[in-house]
Amino acid sequence: MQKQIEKYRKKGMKLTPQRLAILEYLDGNTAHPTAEDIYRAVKKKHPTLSFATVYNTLQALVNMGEVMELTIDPERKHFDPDTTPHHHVICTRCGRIGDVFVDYSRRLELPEEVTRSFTVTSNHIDFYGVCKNCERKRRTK
Amino acid sequence: MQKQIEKYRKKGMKLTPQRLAILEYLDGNTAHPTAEDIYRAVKKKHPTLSFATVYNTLQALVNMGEVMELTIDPERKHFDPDTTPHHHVICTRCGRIGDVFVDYSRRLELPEEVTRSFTVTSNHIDFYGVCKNCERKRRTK
DNA sequence: TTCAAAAGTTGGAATCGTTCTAAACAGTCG
DNA sequence: CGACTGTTTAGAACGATTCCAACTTTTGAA
Repeated sequence: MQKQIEKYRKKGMKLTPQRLAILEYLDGNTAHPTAEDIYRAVKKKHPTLSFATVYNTLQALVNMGEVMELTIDPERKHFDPDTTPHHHVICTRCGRIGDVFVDYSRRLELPEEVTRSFTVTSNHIDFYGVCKNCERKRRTK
Repeated sequence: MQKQIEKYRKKGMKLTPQRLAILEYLDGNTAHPTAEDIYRAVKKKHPTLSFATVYNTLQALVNMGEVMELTIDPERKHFDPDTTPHHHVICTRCGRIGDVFVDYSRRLELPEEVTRSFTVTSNHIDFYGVCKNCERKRRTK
C-alpha cells in the first residue's frame, strides 16, 4: 500500500485524502465493486465525498492501468484492482463475481475465418453459474 | 422468415407491421446492432416508430430466447439474433463485433477453488483485437 | 515555511441509454 | 364484423455516469 502511494505520486497524481481512502478500499478488494459501492464505503470516512470524485479517481486509475473496468453487468460498471489477466465467474442468481486465475489462451485457437479479419491480442472469459450460497438458499426454500 | 412468423404467432405474440419490420431487420443480421441501430433502420419504413416499441419487441424476443442481449460494450447493449452458443471478437479501435463459432467448453476446465464455490453451466468469450479495416487505416495514416 | 500553479473536490445540473406511463390503436379469434 | 387484449406512441421518468464552475488542496520551488 505504501509503495502504491509512492507509485502514484511519481506518476504525477495528487494524493488527496479522498483518493487515499479510495485506494485503500480497493487495495486487495476482490469483490468487484461498483462506483456506488466505493462511494458508499468511502463516504463513511469522508462524508462530503461526491460521486464525481469517485468517478474521476477511477478514471485516473483505469488510465494508469491500475484498475480494470469490467463490462460484465449490463446494469453498471464494476471495477477490479487486480489487473493481472484473469477471468470471471458470475452467479446468475445474485450477481456475485468471482475470479478465475487460469490462462486459457493457448487453448483458444481461432478459426481462419476470424484471423482473416481480426488480429486478436487478448481474451476474457465470463463463466456463468450459480454460487453455493444461492444453491443452498434454493434447496431450503 | 415465414416460419419464424408462424412461430411467433403460435407463441401468442401479435405480429404488427413494426414487429415484422424489426424481425426482418434482425433476420440473418450479423452486425450485432444496438437498439438505436434498429430504431434508425426500421424508422425509415415506419416513421412513427418509437424507441419503446423497439425495446418492447427486443425484450419479448429475448424472453422467448430468440435474441441474445450482449454485454460487451460498456456504453450500450447490443443484440444478436443468432442464439446458437458462440463467442465474439471486438475491434478495440472501431467497436466492430465479429462471431466465433467454436465450442471451447471442453478446454475450459475450472480450478477446484472455483468449482468449490460456483456451479458453472456456461461461458462466453470476448476476444479483443484490431480488425483488418482499422489496421489498414492505421498503416496508411 | 510560504506560495502559487496545477490539479482535485464538490453539489448540482446535464446527458445518455433505457424503462415506464397513459391514452390511442390494431391484430386476432370467434 | 366486433370485442378483447396486447401493442404503439410520445413524452415523462429513471439510473448510471459525466460535466460544470466555483472553491479547495496538494505539491514543488523559492
